Amino acid sequence: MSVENGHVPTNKKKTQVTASPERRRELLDTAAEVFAAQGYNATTVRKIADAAGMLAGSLYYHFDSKESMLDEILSAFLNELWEGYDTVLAAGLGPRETIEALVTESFREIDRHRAAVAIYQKESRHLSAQPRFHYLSDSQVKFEKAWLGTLERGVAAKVFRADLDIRLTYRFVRDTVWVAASWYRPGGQHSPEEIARQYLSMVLDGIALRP
Amino acid sequence: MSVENGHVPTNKKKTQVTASPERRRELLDTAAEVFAAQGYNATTVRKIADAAGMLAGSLYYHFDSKESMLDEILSAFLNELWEGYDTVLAAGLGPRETIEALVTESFREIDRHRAAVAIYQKESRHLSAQPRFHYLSDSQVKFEKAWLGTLERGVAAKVFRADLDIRLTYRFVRDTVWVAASWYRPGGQHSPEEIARQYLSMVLDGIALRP
Amino acid sequence: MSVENGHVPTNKKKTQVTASPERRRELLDTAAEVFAAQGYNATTVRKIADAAGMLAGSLYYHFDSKESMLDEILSAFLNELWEGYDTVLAAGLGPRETIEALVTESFREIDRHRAAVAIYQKESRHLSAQPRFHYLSDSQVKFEKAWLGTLERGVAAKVFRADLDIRLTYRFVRDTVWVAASWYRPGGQHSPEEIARQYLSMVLDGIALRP
Amino acid sequence: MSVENGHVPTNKKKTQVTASPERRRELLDTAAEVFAAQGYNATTVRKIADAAGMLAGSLYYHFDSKESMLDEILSAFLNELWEGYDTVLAAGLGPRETIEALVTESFREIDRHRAAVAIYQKESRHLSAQPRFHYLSDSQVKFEKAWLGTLERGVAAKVFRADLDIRLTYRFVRDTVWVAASWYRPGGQHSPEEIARQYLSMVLDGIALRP
DNA sequence: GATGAATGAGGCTTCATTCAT
DNA sequence: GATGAATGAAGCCTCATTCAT
Repeated sequence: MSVENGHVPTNKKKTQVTASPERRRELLDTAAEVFAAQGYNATTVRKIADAAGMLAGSLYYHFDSKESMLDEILSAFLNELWEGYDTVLAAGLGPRETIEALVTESFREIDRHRAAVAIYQKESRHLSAQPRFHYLSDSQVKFEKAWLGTLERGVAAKVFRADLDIRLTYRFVRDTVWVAASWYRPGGQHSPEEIARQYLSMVLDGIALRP
Repeated sequence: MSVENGHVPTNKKKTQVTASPERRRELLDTAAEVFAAQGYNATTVRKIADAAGMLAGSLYYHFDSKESMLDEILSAFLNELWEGYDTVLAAGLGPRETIEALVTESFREIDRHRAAVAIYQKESRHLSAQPRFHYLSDSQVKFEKAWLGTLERGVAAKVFRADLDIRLTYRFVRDTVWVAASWYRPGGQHSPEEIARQYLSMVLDGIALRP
Repeated sequence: MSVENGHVPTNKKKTQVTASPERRRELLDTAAEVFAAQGYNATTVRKIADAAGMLAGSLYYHFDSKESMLDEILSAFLNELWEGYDTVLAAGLGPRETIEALVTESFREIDRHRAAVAIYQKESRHLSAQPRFHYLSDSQVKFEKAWLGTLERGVAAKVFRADLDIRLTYRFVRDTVWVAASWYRPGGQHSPEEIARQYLSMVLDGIALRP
Repeated sequence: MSVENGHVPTNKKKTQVTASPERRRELLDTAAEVFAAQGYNATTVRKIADAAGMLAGSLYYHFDSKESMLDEILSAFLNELWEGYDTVLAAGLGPRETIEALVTESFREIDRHRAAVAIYQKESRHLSAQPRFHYLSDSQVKFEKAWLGTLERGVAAKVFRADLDIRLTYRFVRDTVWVAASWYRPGGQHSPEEIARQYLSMVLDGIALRP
């Protein structure tokens, strides 16, 4: 299954992408953690370097700029996310099963890329204004198409309620899932699958007890 | 009903709190809009001044600092919010009616203080680390107590489902409501009350069609 | 006795010098006090206004600028000082009596213009670089001429010791007197004349007990 | 002889105290020169940087702030001063010899730290109000104790005159010495020891010729 | 691969000053 | 005479980035 819009961050200048990719990954993970905790703008390159046990200037051996670290973090996350989503969407499931699979896949992503997701939540809106981050908007559009489409199929198939504003429902489901990144801690009580199950139960059947 | 923990931002130095509170309000509204759109850290004082039609330095006739603007914006919002919440909580309603009233009140708050709510969502976590913004944590705690308590009452009264993790449910309901601030535009299609109604319908009864 | 180089600060612009001179004096005294306490540069116009019970802008009804306040304060002091000094120097006293009279006159000045003297001590050096304050250098030169001349006369007349570097002696006597402004508080234990007497006794006869 | 209250300026944040202390010293010397010439407040960070041949921001690689430069300059001076003073005071000399040794030591200090002494003279009073510079007051107190004590010992031992106000005498001697920093230029006509000798001669025996 | 030192742009803030009311 | 509000220049400081070693 090929990822249609797999985004590869542009590496305009000289930087040794050659040098050990594991080190890059480590550094990016560190950076993501700090970005998520303090916000991208509030994070200084020095803080990242501190967390990585090196000096600020040394990061520039590995990366072009602070922005390109952010870029790589977000791209990597979105690429993985779409790999999962595309698989689900191509599987030809019914609307309810599709929603269930997407939600489960989402919580798995949150589990794997918590920091990236948190960053995405906080920064994506004002980043998408910059050309370099247009792919965020693209992803957003594709995302909306997938979810809205599935919901509409579901309404048509009388699987989902017809009396609700469909865009409101979309936002409801979407937000409901992704905000979880703001409090989720990997290795906690519940597995991503278990959380997904409970979320789905709430979203689909509500929290009120049926008579 | 008096607000127990009404927070008044400290005004350490000189600035005229006396003179024309309308101007202050205007400026704070402008600032809030910019903070919400671009993020607090990414917002330069110059941008606020531009939006207000004055020079950056002129803001300091009205406010101590950029931070104190943020402080006032958040305090004002939280004070109003708690005025509403406290009224609801003191009304002696049943758990389901309490949840309904709180959600409705929340959407009204979002309608009135959209920018402040958006800022709160984005910045509250890392702000609460600073002593000046400890009241954010305090509010958070009080908030959790109110919602969790109501949910527990509801479970005990067999109004809400007992088979769900209660904290998960709390987060679900809480986030579901507040993220709305990120896309809500006052004066749009639906009134806050209408949005509240639909949200409640989804949260309480789910989006799946009942057989 | 006319003061040869009586300095009148230039009042370049519009300011109402007309309006009650007592108010001006009051304000200048207030300003001098603050300048002396905090240093000219560290003194903001606002601090002066606070001390005077008005708003910063209001001072500009009375004065051209912060600098012109300083100018008036220093000129007024120097004019009075030279009125006294010139009288002494014109009296045709012997060298020792001249020194005694100058020292006494100096302590009287310190008593009357403590703040101005303190300002003069601290700021005079770097102020004299500016054209506007050249009269400070002029005064300095005239001052040195008067004292050095008297000392030389005294050495020639075998009233003062001949074995000392005369410039060192000049600085010794001069500083000895004027630094007093840094700790002198009017209305204290000793009258200016009493302090002058003791200083003179030390300067002339030393602090060691004679055999 | 260990210095009891050796003051080490607090270095709250990050700045490399580790790396090349020579560079720091160079820069501090430059800064001290500018502070002394123009006054601390009138000295902009840019002026210091200009004098050091770098850009203003670059100073912050070496120092936390303009204030911390001042702090280090004054601490370094006071520490050295007290090293010398403590040695003298511990030597068990008679009162006259102690005064002579202290004065000589002081002129040596002025010779070595002219700029620091000049800064100290001008700024110490209003600096000591700030907590960070409390050690200036502490030093002042210790200083007064040393000098006043010695003078009192001398009066008791009939080495110094008994007919003078002792505090006045203290201020006389103290100021007499330290103001010298305002005109002293290292490498001039007289060595510090020679100046000390002449000053002592004046202070002890007066400038009047004995019959 | 990393360090130490510096650059330069830009951010927040202060403050003398102006001016309409 | 004084106030309230604003201006504009300048000051201190931070930070992403560069580069010689």
